[in-house]
Amino acid sequence: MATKNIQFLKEILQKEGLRFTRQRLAVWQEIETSKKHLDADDIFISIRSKGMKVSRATVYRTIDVLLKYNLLRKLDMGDGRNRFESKIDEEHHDHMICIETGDIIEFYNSRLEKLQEKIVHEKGYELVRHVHQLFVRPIKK
Amino acid sequence: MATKNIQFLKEILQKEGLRFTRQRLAVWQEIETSKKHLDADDIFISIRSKGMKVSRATVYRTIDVLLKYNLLRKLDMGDGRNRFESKIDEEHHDHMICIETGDIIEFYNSRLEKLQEKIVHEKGYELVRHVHQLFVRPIKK
DNA sequence: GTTGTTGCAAATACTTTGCAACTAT
DNA sequence: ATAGTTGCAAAGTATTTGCAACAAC
Repeated sequence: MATKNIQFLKEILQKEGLRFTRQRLAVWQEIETSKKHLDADDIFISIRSKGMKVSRATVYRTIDVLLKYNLLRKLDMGDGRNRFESKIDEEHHDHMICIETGDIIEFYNSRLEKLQEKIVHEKGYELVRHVHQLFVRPIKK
Repeated sequence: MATKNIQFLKEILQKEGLRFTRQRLAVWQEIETSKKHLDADDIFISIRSKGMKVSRATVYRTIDVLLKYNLLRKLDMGDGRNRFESKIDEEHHDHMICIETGDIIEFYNSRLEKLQEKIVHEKGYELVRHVHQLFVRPIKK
């Protein structure tokens, strides 16, 4: 699986005329293999901690590339820093964010997805990506 | 209507034990009366250009207050800057953002709204606010 | 070999903070 | 009079950029 996604990255970069570098791979793998939502600095520190050399500049530049080619999803959890997650090898999902506990609950609803497509088509567009976040609070008993 | 919304702001501030100041009013009115989606610096510059004294610090602090009490909606259009719009005196709507032209199309769909509520309730939460943005591209003929 | 990519350090952009002066209540 | 709010300038974060060295092709 890891191998498959390395291949995936490689193909996309080649198709776009971009080079497949160790740094791009490292950034991609950090996000791919993380169970949590990382921000740019988390990624930078994690790569460094594994003994590999990378710069913050490259992390940011790589994130831009991955975002552009839709390998990543950018998340704004409302705490001021952008976090990222892989869009590959997982079901698509959106997020509920609990404003009291900070918990993040992933959800998926097919009716919702279809409805979005419909709304977009009616206006003469096609859907490229979307951001859908529900900020919630536990129901008090 | 302007008067009504000034009153509205006043009441919220009083209810929360906060003071009704000229600066808070100015920031609120900028956002209320603007047809566009402004960022913090737009607001700062616009107030200054009207001859009123305000600081960036106060603009940021006021935005925090207005966000906290749900008078504003924060928008991340993917261009790196946070923009704001009033949530008062208008139908709720979400946004479609054209990634080719930068156009912003507002939309509202009641089935979508109800579906969101349902999803949240099923997980034991109540919906406080949400962010829903569809990044789209014109359909080519 | 050629050209895109990287690391670095500096620059830029955005936002927050401490504190004394000010002002709404 | 009191306590919250403001403006300022400085500090803090986040992100971007120019450029020479480097590495992928």
